[in-house]
Amino acid sequence: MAKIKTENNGTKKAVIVQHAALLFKSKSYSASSMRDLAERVGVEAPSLYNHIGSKSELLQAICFKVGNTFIEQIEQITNSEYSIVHKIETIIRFHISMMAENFDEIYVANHEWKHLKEPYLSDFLNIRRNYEKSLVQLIKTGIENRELQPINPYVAVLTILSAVRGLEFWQRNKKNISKQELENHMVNLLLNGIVK
Amino acid sequence: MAKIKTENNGTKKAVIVQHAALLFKSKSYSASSMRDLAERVGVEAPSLYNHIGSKSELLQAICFKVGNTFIEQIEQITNSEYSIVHKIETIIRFHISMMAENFDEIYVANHEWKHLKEPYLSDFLNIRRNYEKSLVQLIKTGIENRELQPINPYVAVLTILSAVRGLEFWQRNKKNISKQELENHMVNLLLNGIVK
DNA sequence: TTTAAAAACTAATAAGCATTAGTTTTGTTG
DNA sequence: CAACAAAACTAATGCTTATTAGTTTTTAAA
Repeated sequence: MAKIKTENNGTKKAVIVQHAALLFKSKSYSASSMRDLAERVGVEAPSLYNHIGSKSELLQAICFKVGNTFIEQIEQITNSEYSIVHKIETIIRFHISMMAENFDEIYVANHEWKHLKEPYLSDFLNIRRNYEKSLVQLIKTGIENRELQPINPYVAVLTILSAVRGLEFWQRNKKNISKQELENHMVNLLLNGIVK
Repeated sequence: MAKIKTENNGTKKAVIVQHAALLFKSKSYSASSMRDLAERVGVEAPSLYNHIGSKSELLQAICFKVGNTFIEQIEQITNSEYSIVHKIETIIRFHISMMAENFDEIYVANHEWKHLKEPYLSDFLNIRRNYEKSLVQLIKTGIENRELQPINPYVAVLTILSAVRGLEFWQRNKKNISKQELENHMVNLLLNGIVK
């Protein structure tokens, strides 16, 4: 009876994936049921299978959409002509923007990738490893350039990525501080530290 | 038949909780079954209930053990006489130590607290909020002291806590860098930034 | 208005879940 | 060694799960 609403843009599968991201974020992948998802979409559970292959396919769609977006962006940045400091700044700002605009999907990719099945699990981890490697390389270049202090590049990448990932906690208190303020403060903090 | 091994110290419940932490970490709380846990412990599933009340009680035990440990420590630090910078440094080092020595439980507390039932969920979130507040207060004092730059205390706390939480990724590559090195680099990076 | 495809439905399957009840074995104490 | 408690066991309960099969309704094209 009830037809899946495909608002102007996008396929019905895309609508389901969007709902799945929100559901998986709030209840975790394993605790989310297809019945629950169906209810949010507005159909009976078996009807979903006219549009998707399986529950785990939904998780795949979410994780790889996020992964590919970040890979594309870092390639673009890497090939640009800006200074290393500016590149790092741009990357941090991109993470914050993504966190603000695609929170559900990023949250799920960050928290639920463990439930991917092979070979998707390995593929996803590879994407992430490559992203980290690109960042490490960027930092190394910055140190050779003397733009950056002689820090440990691995620790720097770990810290930067953790800091932006931690923005999921900012989401819960958006009122406290605006995106613009947050961006500026976090960039400044990571680049310059907190000590006088 | 098989008796739960209680190695010298601790109750049988403690043994179960320890196994539960490892299991919940690797498969997530919802995807972990009592059958699975029982197998790791070496008994049949119903036998577990001679020692524990329920599955969710295990999660509670893990989350509050972690929460209380951190609350105790920050109270101790706060009441000490060191400089703010030294206090922050000590807190960062404590997080890294805990991450190294109680990884399973911290990981579960960080990732699976969502599945706590009321009123435990609210209690846990309160503990966390209080911990954050203590840290914010510490940073504020440091700024007034002129020990710290006039940064946004909220963003600073978000960044520091995210950075140490991100050490879960270090766990996966322990060989890359020793705990001691990591501590020194991360403390330096958070305090002094990465730019020359 | 007929026809064909898309997408909804109901009903059913087989498996897995946490937990309880009742019973038997094990370990300990007198 | 007898008695009691602790802790294991087996069997069962009632529920939820993802997914499939088969059928009916809806939508779009001719």
